[in-house]
Amino acid sequence: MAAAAGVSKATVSNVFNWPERVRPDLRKRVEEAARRLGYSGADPRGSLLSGGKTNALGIVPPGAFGIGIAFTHPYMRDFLAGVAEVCEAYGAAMHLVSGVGDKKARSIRNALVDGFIFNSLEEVGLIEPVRRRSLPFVVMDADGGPLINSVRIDDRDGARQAAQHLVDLGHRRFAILTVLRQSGSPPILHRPGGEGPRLDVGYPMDWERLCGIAEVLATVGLSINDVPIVEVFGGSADTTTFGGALAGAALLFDNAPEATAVIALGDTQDLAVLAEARRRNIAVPRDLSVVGFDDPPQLALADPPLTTVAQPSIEKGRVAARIIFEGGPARQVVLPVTLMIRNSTAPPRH
Amino acid sequence: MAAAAGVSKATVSNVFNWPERVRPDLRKRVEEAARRLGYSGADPRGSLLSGGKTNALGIVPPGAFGIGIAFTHPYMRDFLAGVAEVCEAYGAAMHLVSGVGDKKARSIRNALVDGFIFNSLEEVGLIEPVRRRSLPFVVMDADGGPLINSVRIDDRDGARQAAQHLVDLGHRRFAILTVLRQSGSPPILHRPGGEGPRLDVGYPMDWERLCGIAEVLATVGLSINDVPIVEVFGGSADTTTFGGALAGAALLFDNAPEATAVIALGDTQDLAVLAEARRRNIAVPRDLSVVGFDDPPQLALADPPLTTVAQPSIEKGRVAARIIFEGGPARQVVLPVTLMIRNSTAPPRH
DNA sequence: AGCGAATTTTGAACCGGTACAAAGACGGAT
DNA sequence: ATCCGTCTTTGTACCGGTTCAAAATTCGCT
Repeated sequence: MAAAAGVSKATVSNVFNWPERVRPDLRKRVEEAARRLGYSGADPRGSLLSGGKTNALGIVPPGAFGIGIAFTHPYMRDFLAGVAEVCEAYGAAMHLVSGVGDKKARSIRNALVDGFIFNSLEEVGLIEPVRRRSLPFVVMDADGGPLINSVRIDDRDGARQAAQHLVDLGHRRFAILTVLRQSGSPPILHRPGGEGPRLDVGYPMDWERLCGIAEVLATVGLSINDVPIVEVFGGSADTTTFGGALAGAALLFDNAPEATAVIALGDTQDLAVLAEARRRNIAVPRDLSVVGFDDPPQLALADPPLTTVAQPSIEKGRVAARIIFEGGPARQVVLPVTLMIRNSTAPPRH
Repeated sequence: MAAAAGVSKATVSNVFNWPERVRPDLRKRVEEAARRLGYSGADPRGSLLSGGKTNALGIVPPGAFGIGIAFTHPYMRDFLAGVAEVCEAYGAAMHLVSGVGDKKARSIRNALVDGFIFNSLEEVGLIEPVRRRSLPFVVMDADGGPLINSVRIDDRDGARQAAQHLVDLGHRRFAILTVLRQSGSPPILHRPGGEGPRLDVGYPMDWERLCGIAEVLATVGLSINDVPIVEVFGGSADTTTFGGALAGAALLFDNAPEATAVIALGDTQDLAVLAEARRRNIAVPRDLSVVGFDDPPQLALADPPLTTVAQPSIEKGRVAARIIFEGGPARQVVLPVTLMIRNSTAPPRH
């Protein structure tokens, strides 16, 4: 290109980047040559190497999931819609990293992006290469300490609100369906008073939620150790993995027949409870109150509409993306949650 | 890095790319130096410049839309889930291009990808730079001729099936709600027999659909020129743009009170017809049959469940992505559609 | 030990730009 | 006409790899 126009490549670069530095006639000549050759600006690979930005934000799907979850899971869709909004504003593309396990690590190492959003603080190995490329990154739903950007919700407060709502309605016999963050595993039942893992189960996020419940129960003289808990892998309500959640709900019903209220700590889990209750002719909320966590659109459309702890999924996406684009010192953002009281909760029958 | 290990950079490159070419002891030495320096493989920017792949597939949202539509519009979600599946298999990332208008063009020019999927054959200007970078690309829902990869559905056949279904049920008085592919414009009414644009309205895709209907109508002695048609911008049923679709439906009802069957050529348009019918106490399907186009999940859940022409959205995504990854000569793929007969159609009342 | 063949390692070119200092051109003042 | 300051243009050094032919080393044999 430079040769074709009979000028140096520095001049070509100037014509496209600082046109005002080039005398009009020369500029015109270069522009004409460009048109003739069908050259319409720098090859991004070259500019990139000499210090340019990629104008892309890398997104790493949560845990063991591949890229497909971005379009299938309701929470991810909302979250990514928030990210998209901010990317749009900054003129940046969204780069969704594919692969699971080793392949995911490789994809992250080779991703041509200006920063990353990790959807969970998984293998630290994934983050190391990113840090070494000195790319900024944010971790979602985890606290990586003061040196790491993170965005999460007030899980403990959300659980507290949910439990308080049920306690206020008069409930005293609870059951909990929580999240097993491991695809393919069968549900795990924790019997009241049993040994085995209790509060130290699962991810920090679930632990916070259980703590919140425990706090409220304590105020009315109950111990969470007397509450039956089932852990079950959630997946998406659209897919076949819903069967797993249903099995978890069934296990819970079998082992906690006396419960008047179920708290489901995941958005698939709550729908499973509702479905399983219907199958067993348990009327919600007359015979059983159900509170969910997360608030994808379908919960409001469920039958009955679910009382649930809504998290600001879209806002989480916006905040995370802004952290990357705005730069600056590491931030830890905790966003508030809201209890959406709908029709799946009522006072217990006497 | 090369210097730190006391070897040439060519050797470092070999250690990471063809380890078997390097004698074990030297290899070990390099690997140790790498570990010490925290070097875990080539910087992707460098490899890219010297002929490497980006391992990313660029996706350009349709027409005037930004990147957000990828997560909000039901059709796009399905489509992209299909793309994601194939990307995952090839270990490639999905690179969603942001921006509208000029910004979109710039984003495309600078996108670090190995190929593109265009979601509509819009401004040819967008495609030119891509072709000049000699990147492969596919155009969705359009026929760009034998030299351009394209994937679309058999729109004409779909419309034919829908119309035939209604004709078989005994309908003879139709109304059509079609797609105005221009955000923000008010609905346009085409009165029966009126002058002004008829079949030459809208996008080629809509034209095909109208042709399909016309063909079937002709077999029972009707002309599509006697059918009232409203064009209206669709948007997504989730968003405020739904109001526009509703206005279009209202316009149609006002001007085609005698119709016993409405064919809606878009997935937002059909829901709007249903909503507007309910508002006017028109019972579907008793007083009015409605057939839709496209088949996002919510149509099956609509009240009543909509009879609709389902297109294989996910498969479209898979096919498009495969075309890019597999390479080879340009292909034009036309996928079949299926009429899903549900409960929004019935014989006309006498 | 000496020699040719096979294997390893490396120098140099190239990928396509950007940035900056130095060189060149130009205009005005003396 | 000469000199100087200003504005343009360009040479050159990176950016971080890959590749390939040539140089260097090793090895097996005689």
